[in-house]
Amino acid sequence: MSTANDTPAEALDLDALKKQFADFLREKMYRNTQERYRILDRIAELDRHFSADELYVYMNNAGDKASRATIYSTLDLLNKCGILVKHRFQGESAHFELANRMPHHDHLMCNECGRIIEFREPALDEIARQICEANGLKPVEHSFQIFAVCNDTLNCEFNK
Amino acid sequence: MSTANDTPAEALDLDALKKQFADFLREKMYRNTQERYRILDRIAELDRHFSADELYVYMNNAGDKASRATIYSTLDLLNKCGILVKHRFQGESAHFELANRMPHHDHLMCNECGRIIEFREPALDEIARQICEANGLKPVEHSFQIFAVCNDTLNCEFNK
DNA sequence: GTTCTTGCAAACCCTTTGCACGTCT
DNA sequence: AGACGTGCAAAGGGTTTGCAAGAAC
Repeated sequence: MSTANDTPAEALDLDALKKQFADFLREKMYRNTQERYRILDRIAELDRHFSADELYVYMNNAGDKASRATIYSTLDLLNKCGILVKHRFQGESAHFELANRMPHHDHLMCNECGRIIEFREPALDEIARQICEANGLKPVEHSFQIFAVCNDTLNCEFNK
Repeated sequence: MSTANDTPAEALDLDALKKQFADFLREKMYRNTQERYRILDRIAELDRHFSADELYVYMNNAGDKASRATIYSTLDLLNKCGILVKHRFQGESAHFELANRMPHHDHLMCNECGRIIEFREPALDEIARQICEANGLKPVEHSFQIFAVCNDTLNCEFNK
Protein backbone atom coordinates (compact mmCIF):
# COMPACT_ATOMS: atom_id res chain seq x y z
CA MET A 1 0.00 0.00 0.00
CA SER A 2 2.90 2.34 0.60
CA THR A 3 4.37 3.99 -2.45
CA ALA A 4 7.71 5.13 -1.16
CA ASN A 5 9.47 3.82 -4.23
CA ASP A 6 9.27 6.79 -6.58
CA THR A 7 11.81 5.65 -9.13
CA PRO A 8 10.97 2.11 -10.20
CA ALA A 9 11.80 2.18 -13.90
CA GLU A 10 14.00 -0.73 -14.76
CA ALA A 11 14.01 -1.27 -18.47
CA LEU A 12 11.53 1.59 -18.59
CA ASP A 13 13.01 4.93 -19.56
CA LEU A 14 10.62 7.36 -17.93
CA ASP A 15 12.66 10.41 -18.85
CA ALA A 16 12.48 9.51 -22.51
CA LEU A 17 8.71 9.16 -22.22
CA LYS A 18 8.43 12.55 -20.56
CA LYS A 19 10.46 14.10 -23.30
CA GLN A 20 8.32 12.42 -25.92
CA PHE A 21 5.21 13.71 -24.18
CA ALA A 22 6.66 17.22 -23.84
CA ASP A 23 7.54 17.29 -27.52
CA PHE A 24 4.05 16.22 -28.43
CA LEU A 25 2.43 18.82 -26.20
CA ARG A 26 4.62 21.59 -27.56
CA GLU A 27 3.99 20.63 -31.15
CA LYS A 28 0.25 20.50 -30.66
CA MET A 29 0.17 23.68 -28.56
CA TYR A 30 -1.08 21.88 -25.47
CA ARG A 31 0.08 23.07 -22.07
CA ASN A 32 2.56 21.48 -19.72
CA THR A 33 0.39 20.87 -16.70
CA GLN A 34 1.45 19.13 -13.52
CA GLU A 35 -1.50 16.77 -13.79
CA ARG A 36 -0.42 15.46 -17.17
CA TYR A 37 3.05 14.60 -15.99
CA ARG A 38 1.85 13.18 -12.70
CA ILE A 39 -0.47 10.88 -14.57
CA LEU A 40 2.39 9.68 -16.74
CA ASP A 41 4.49 9.09 -13.59
CA ARG A 42 1.82 6.94 -12.02
CA ILE A 43 1.28 4.94 -15.17
CA ALA A 44 4.98 4.15 -15.26
CA GLU A 45 4.75 3.06 -11.65
CA LEU A 46 1.85 0.77 -12.37
CA ASP A 47 3.70 -0.92 -15.21
CA ARG A 48 0.77 -3.12 -16.25
CA HIS A 49 -2.60 -3.05 -17.99
CA PHE A 50 -5.07 -0.68 -16.40
CA SER A 51 -8.43 0.89 -17.02
CA ALA A 52 -9.14 4.60 -16.60
CA ASP A 53 -10.96 3.90 -13.39
CA GLU A 54 -8.20 1.70 -11.97
CA LEU A 55 -5.78 4.54 -12.57
CA TYR A 56 -8.15 6.99 -10.93
CA VAL A 57 -8.41 4.83 -7.82
CA TYR A 58 -4.67 4.16 -7.78
CA MET A 59 -3.81 7.85 -7.98
CA ASN A 60 -6.26 8.90 -5.33
CA ASN A 61 -4.99 6.17 -3.01
CA ALA A 62 -1.48 7.40 -3.65
CA GLY A 63 -2.55 10.89 -2.67
CA ASP A 64 -2.26 12.30 -6.18
CA LYS A 65 -5.74 13.58 -6.70
CA ALA A 66 -6.89 13.72 -10.29
CA SER A 67 -10.39 13.89 -11.64
CA ARG A 68 -11.75 11.31 -14.01
CA ALA A 69 -12.17 13.96 -16.68
CA THR A 70 -8.49 14.82 -16.52
CA ILE A 71 -7.47 11.19 -16.54
CA TYR A 72 -9.57 10.39 -19.59
CA SER A 73 -8.30 13.46 -21.36
CA THR A 74 -4.66 12.70 -20.57
CA LEU A 75 -5.00 9.03 -21.50
CA ASP A 76 -6.28 10.18 -24.85
CA LEU A 77 -3.30 12.48 -25.35
CA LEU A 78 -0.86 9.75 -24.32
CA ASN A 79 -2.54 7.42 -26.75
CA LYS A 80 -2.44 9.94 -29.56
CA CYS A 81 1.26 10.57 -29.11
CA GLY A 82 2.01 6.86 -29.08
CA ILE A 83 3.10 6.45 -25.47
CA LEU A 84 0.04 4.40 -24.56
CA VAL A 85 -1.79 1.78 -26.51
CA LYS A 86 -5.47 1.24 -25.94
CA HIS A 87 -7.07 -2.18 -25.96
CA ARG A 88 -10.66 -3.22 -25.90
CA PHE A 89 -10.98 -6.73 -24.61
CA GLN A 90 -14.31 -8.52 -24.83
CA GLY A 91 -17.05 -6.95 -22.78
CA GLU A 92 -14.75 -4.82 -20.71
CA SER A 93 -13.90 -1.17 -20.46
CA ALA A 94 -10.90 0.11 -22.38
CA HIS A 95 -7.51 -0.94 -21.05
CA PHE A 96 -4.27 0.93 -21.57
CA GLU A 97 -0.60 0.14 -21.28
CA LEU A 98 2.73 1.67 -22.14
CA ALA A 99 3.50 1.05 -25.79
CA ASN A 100 7.18 0.39 -25.14
CA ARG A 101 6.67 -1.83 -22.12
CA MET A 102 6.97 -4.84 -24.34
CA PRO A 103 8.14 -4.13 -27.86
CA HIS A 104 5.11 -5.53 -29.66
CA HIS A 105 2.88 -8.03 -28.04
CA ASP A 106 -0.59 -9.43 -28.11
CA HIS A 107 -2.97 -11.09 -25.68
CA LEU A 108 -4.24 -14.50 -24.81
CA MET A 109 -7.26 -14.44 -22.57
CA CYS A 110 -8.91 -17.17 -20.58
CA ASN A 111 -12.69 -16.97 -20.81
CA GLU A 112 -12.97 -18.95 -17.60
CA CYS A 113 -10.66 -17.26 -15.14
CA GLY A 114 -10.16 -13.93 -16.87
CA ARG A 115 -6.39 -13.84 -16.76
CA ILE A 116 -4.56 -12.12 -19.60
CA ILE A 117 -1.31 -13.59 -20.88
CA GLU A 118 0.96 -11.47 -23.03
CA PHE A 119 3.00 -12.95 -25.82
CA ARG A 120 5.21 -11.89 -28.67
CA GLU A 121 4.80 -13.25 -32.14
CA PRO A 122 6.91 -11.38 -34.70
CA ALA A 123 5.28 -13.24 -37.58
CA LEU A 124 2.16 -11.14 -36.99
CA ASP A 125 3.95 -7.96 -38.01
CA GLU A 126 4.76 -9.42 -41.37
CA ILE A 127 1.23 -10.74 -41.86
CA ALA A 128 -0.21 -7.32 -41.07
CA ARG A 129 2.21 -5.67 -43.46
CA GLN A 130 1.32 -7.98 -46.31
CA ILE A 131 -2.41 -7.63 -45.81
CA CYS A 132 -2.19 -3.85 -45.73
CA GLU A 133 -0.09 -3.83 -48.85
CA ALA A 134 -2.58 -6.02 -50.66
CA ASN A 135 -5.32 -3.52 -49.81
CA GLY A 136 -3.49 -0.29 -50.47
CA LEU A 137 -3.21 0.75 -46.83
CA LYS A 138 -0.36 1.60 -44.49
CA PRO A 139 -0.31 -0.40 -41.24
CA VAL A 140 -0.47 1.60 -38.00
CA GLU A 141 -0.84 -1.10 -35.41
CA HIS A 142 -2.51 -4.42 -34.90
CA SER A 143 -4.10 -6.45 -32.17
CA PHE A 144 -4.27 -10.22 -32.03
CA GLN A 145 -6.57 -11.51 -29.33
CA ILE A 146 -6.89 -15.19 -28.57
CA PHE A 147 -9.82 -16.36 -26.49
CA ALA A 148 -9.27 -19.68 -24.81
CA VAL A 149 -10.11 -21.81 -21.82
CA CYS A 150 -7.88 -23.61 -19.37
CA ASN A 151 -7.08 -27.20 -20.19
CA ASP A 152 -8.39 -28.13 -16.79
CA THR A 153 -11.04 -25.54 -15.98
CA LEU A 154 -11.98 -27.11 -12.67
CA ASN A 155 -8.51 -26.87 -11.24
CA CYS A 156 -7.48 -23.55 -12.69
CA GLU A 157 -5.43 -21.83 -10.01
CA PHE A 158 -6.51 -18.43 -11.30
CA ASN A 159 -10.22 -19.11 -11.19
CA LYS A 160 -12.10 -17.22 -8.50
CA MET B 1 -36.37 0.94 -49.07
CA SER B 2 -38.74 -1.77 -50.14
CA THR B 3 -38.07 -5.20 -48.78
CA ALA B 4 -40.05 -7.32 -51.17
CA ASN B 5 -37.17 -9.71 -51.57
CA ASP B 6 -37.78 -12.16 -48.78
CA THR B 7 -35.43 -14.87 -49.91
CA PRO B 8 -32.05 -13.31 -50.65
CA ALA B 9 -29.70 -16.02 -49.42
CA GLU B 10 -27.22 -16.85 -52.10
CA ALA B 11 -24.36 -18.75 -50.57
CA LEU B 12 -26.18 -18.24 -47.28
CA ASP B 13 -28.22 -21.21 -46.13
CA LEU B 14 -30.87 -19.56 -44.01
CA ASP B 15 -32.80 -22.77 -43.42
CA ALA B 16 -29.73 -24.42 -41.96
CA LEU B 17 -29.29 -21.46 -39.62
CA LYS B 18 -32.90 -21.66 -38.52
CA LYS B 19 -32.51 -25.34 -37.81
CA GLN B 20 -29.33 -24.68 -35.87
CA PHE B 21 -31.13 -22.00 -33.88
CA ALA B 22 -34.14 -24.24 -33.28
CA ASP B 23 -31.90 -27.05 -32.06
CA PHE B 24 -30.14 -24.71 -29.69
CA LEU B 25 -33.40 -23.30 -28.31
CA ARG B 26 -34.85 -26.76 -27.77
CA GLU B 27 -31.75 -28.06 -26.08
CA LYS B 28 -31.59 -25.08 -23.72
CA MET B 29 -35.35 -25.11 -23.08
CA TYR B 30 -35.83 -21.68 -24.63
CA ARG B 31 -39.05 -20.99 -26.52
CA ASN B 32 -39.61 -20.68 -30.23
CA THR B 33 -40.88 -17.15 -30.45
CA GLN B 34 -41.74 -15.30 -33.63
CA GLU B 35 -39.44 -12.44 -32.64
CA ARG B 36 -36.38 -14.65 -32.44
CA TYR B 37 -36.86 -16.05 -35.91
CA ARG B 38 -37.78 -12.69 -37.40
CA ILE B 39 -34.57 -11.24 -36.02
CA LEU B 40 -32.56 -14.03 -37.60
CA ASP B 41 -34.37 -13.42 -40.92
CA ARG B 42 -33.47 -9.76 -40.90
CA ILE B 43 -29.88 -10.42 -40.00
CA ALA B 44 -29.60 -12.76 -42.97
CA GLU B 45 -31.09 -10.04 -45.16
CA LEU B 46 -28.57 -7.51 -43.94
CA ASP B 47 -25.65 -9.78 -44.72
CA ARG B 48 -23.02 -7.46 -43.26
CA HIS B 49 -21.61 -6.14 -40.00
CA PHE B 50 -24.20 -4.43 -37.82
CA SER B 51 -24.64 -3.06 -34.34
CA ALA B 52 -27.65 -3.82 -32.15
CA ASP B 53 -29.01 -0.38 -32.80
CA GLU B 54 -28.54 -0.59 -36.56
CA LEU B 55 -30.54 -3.79 -36.52
CA TYR B 56 -33.20 -2.14 -34.37
CA VAL B 57 -33.55 0.73 -36.83
CA TYR B 58 -33.46 -1.60 -39.82
CA MET B 59 -36.20 -3.80 -38.43
CA ASN B 60 -38.45 -0.95 -37.46
CA ASN B 61 -38.02 0.64 -40.89
CA ALA B 62 -38.89 -2.70 -42.42
CA GLY B 63 -42.08 -2.79 -40.34
CA ASP B 64 -40.89 -5.63 -38.12
CA LYS B 65 -41.17 -4.02 -34.74
CA ALA B 66 -38.84 -5.39 -32.10
CA SER B 67 -37.73 -3.79 -28.89
CA ARG B 68 -34.09 -3.17 -28.10
CA ALA B 69 -34.35 -5.51 -25.13
CA THR B 70 -35.48 -8.36 -27.37
CA ILE B 71 -32.85 -7.61 -29.96
CA TYR B 72 -30.04 -7.61 -27.40
CA SER B 73 -31.37 -10.78 -25.84
CA THR B 74 -31.67 -12.55 -29.19
CA LEU B 75 -28.26 -11.38 -30.37
CA ASP B 76 -26.83 -12.91 -27.24
CA LEU B 77 -28.56 -16.22 -27.92
CA LEU B 78 -27.41 -16.22 -31.54
CA ASN B 79 -23.90 -15.51 -30.34
CA LYS B 80 -24.00 -18.28 -27.74
CA CYS B 81 -25.16 -20.85 -30.26
CA GLY B 82 -22.44 -19.86 -32.69
CA ILE B 83 -24.57 -18.33 -35.44
CA LEU B 84 -23.29 -14.84 -34.79
CA VAL B 85 -19.86 -13.63 -33.87
CA LYS B 86 -19.44 -10.48 -31.84
CA HIS B 87 -16.68 -7.99 -32.45
CA ARG B 88 -15.58 -4.98 -30.53
CA PHE B 89 -13.77 -2.59 -32.81
CA GLN B 90 -11.95 0.43 -31.41
CA GLY B 91 -14.20 2.95 -29.71
CA GLU B 92 -17.39 1.59 -31.15
CA SER B 93 -20.33 -0.37 -29.91
CA ALA B 94 -20.35 -4.12 -30.40
CA HIS B 95 -20.75 -5.33 -33.97
CA PHE B 96 -22.14 -8.66 -35.03
CA GLU B 97 -22.08 -10.75 -38.14
CA LEU B 98 -23.04 -14.22 -39.28
CA ALA B 99 -20.30 -16.65 -38.32
CA ASN B 100 -20.56 -18.63 -41.53
CA ARG B 101 -20.75 -15.64 -43.83
CA MET B 102 -17.04 -16.00 -44.35
CA PRO B 103 -15.46 -19.15 -42.94
CA HIS B 104 -12.89 -17.51 -40.66
CA HIS B 105 -11.81 -14.00 -41.24
CA ASP B 106 -10.38 -10.97 -39.57
CA HIS B 107 -10.55 -7.24 -40.06
CA LEU B 108 -8.47 -4.45 -41.48
CA MET B 109 -9.73 -1.04 -40.50
CA CYS B 110 -8.89 2.37 -41.85
CA ASN B 111 -8.52 4.92 -39.05
CA GLU B 112 -9.18 7.71 -41.52
CA CYS B 113 -12.28 6.70 -43.41
CA GLY B 114 -13.63 4.02 -41.10
CA ARG B 115 -14.14 1.30 -43.67
CA ILE B 116 -13.69 -2.29 -42.60
CA ILE B 117 -12.05 -4.75 -44.96
CA GLU B 118 -12.39 -8.46 -44.29
CA PHE B 119 -9.62 -10.90 -45.05
CA ARG B 120 -8.75 -14.51 -44.55
CA GLU B 121 -5.39 -15.61 -43.24
CA PRO B 122 -5.27 -19.31 -42.35
CA ALA B 123 -1.81 -18.98 -40.82
CA LEU B 124 -3.44 -17.22 -37.86
CA ASP B 125 -5.24 -20.38 -36.79
CA GLU B 126 -1.98 -22.21 -36.46
CA ILE B 127 -0.34 -19.33 -34.58
CA ALA B 128 -3.24 -19.24 -32.13
CA ARG B 129 -3.05 -22.98 -31.64
CA GLN B 130 0.67 -22.92 -30.90
CA ILE B 131 0.43 -20.03 -28.46
CA CYS B 132 -2.41 -21.68 -26.57
CA GLU B 133 -0.51 -24.94 -26.39
CA ALA B 134 2.55 -23.17 -25.03
CA ASN B 135 0.41 -21.71 -22.24
CA GLY B 136 -1.67 -24.73 -21.37
CA LEU B 137 -4.91 -23.38 -22.79
CA LYS B 138 -7.39 -24.57 -25.40
CA PRO B 139 -8.14 -22.04 -28.16
CA VAL B 140 -11.77 -20.99 -28.56
CA GLU B 141 -11.53 -18.22 -31.10
CA HIS B 142 -9.29 -15.36 -32.09
CA SER B 143 -9.51 -11.89 -33.51
CA PHE B 144 -6.82 -10.15 -35.52
CA GLN B 145 -7.45 -6.46 -36.03
CA ILE B 146 -5.22 -4.32 -38.18
CA PHE B 147 -5.46 -0.56 -37.86
CA ALA B 148 -4.19 1.31 -40.86
CA VAL B 149 -4.54 4.46 -42.92
CA CYS B 150 -5.05 4.89 -46.64
CA ASN B 151 -1.91 5.33 -48.68
CA ASP B 152 -3.38 8.54 -49.97
CA THR B 153 -5.57 9.86 -47.18
CA LEU B 154 -6.53 13.04 -49.01
CA ASN B 155 -7.98 11.20 -51.96
CA CYS B 156 -9.58 8.30 -50.14
CA GLU B 157 -12.82 7.60 -51.95
CA PHE B 158 -14.37 6.28 -48.74
CA ASN B 159 -13.59 9.31 -46.63
CA LYS B 160 -16.60 11.36 -45.65
C1' DG C 1 -4.89 39.19 -18.95
C1' DT C 2 -6.18 35.74 -21.98
C1' DT C 3 -6.59 31.11 -23.07
C1' DC C 4 -6.36 26.44 -21.84
C1' DT C 5 -7.03 22.91 -18.23
C1' DT C 6 -9.11 21.13 -14.25
C1' DG C 7 -12.76 19.34 -11.42
C1' DC C 8 -17.26 18.48 -10.59
C1' DA C 9 -21.61 17.00 -11.90
C1' DA C 10 -24.69 16.23 -15.31
C1' DA C 11 -25.33 14.29 -19.77
C1' DC C 12 -24.49 10.75 -22.91
C1' DC C 13 -24.29 6.25 -25.24
C1' DC C 14 -24.67 1.43 -25.13
C1' DT C 15 -26.44 -2.24 -22.67
C1' DT C 16 -28.96 -4.55 -18.96
C1' DT C 17 -32.80 -4.94 -15.79
C1' DG C 18 -37.59 -4.71 -13.40
C1' DC C 19 -42.08 -5.15 -14.06
C1' DA C 20 -46.61 -5.70 -16.27
C1' DC C 21 -48.50 -7.76 -20.17
C1' DG C 22 -48.49 -11.09 -23.87
C1' DT C 23 -47.26 -15.53 -25.85
C1' DC C 24 -45.63 -20.31 -26.02
C1' DT C 25 -46.11 -24.88 -24.33
C1' DA D 1 -52.74 -22.45 -16.34
C1' DG D 2 -48.19 -21.75 -15.82
C1' DA D 3 -43.75 -20.28 -17.19
C1' DC D 4 -41.11 -17.77 -20.14
C1' DG D 5 -40.47 -13.78 -23.45
C1' DT D 6 -41.60 -9.19 -24.81
C1' DG D 7 -41.83 -4.21 -24.57
C1' DC D 8 -41.28 -0.19 -22.23
C1' DA D 9 -38.89 2.73 -19.42
C1' DA D 10 -35.72 3.26 -15.97
C1' DA D 11 -31.21 2.01 -14.18
C1' DG D 12 -26.43 0.92 -14.88
C1' DG D 13 -21.47 1.39 -16.18
C1' DG D 14 -18.07 3.69 -18.82
C1' DT D 15 -16.98 7.88 -21.07
C1' DT D 16 -17.70 12.65 -22.57
C1' DT D 17 -19.18 17.34 -21.92
C1' DG D 18 -20.60 22.15 -19.96
C1' DC D 19 -19.37 25.36 -16.99
C1' DA D 20 -17.06 27.88 -13.23
C1' DA D 21 -12.72 28.20 -10.87
C1' DG D 22 -7.75 27.71 -11.34
C1' DA D 23 -3.24 27.32 -13.72
C1' DA D 24 -0.21 28.09 -17.75
C1' DC D 25 1.41 31.13 -21.01
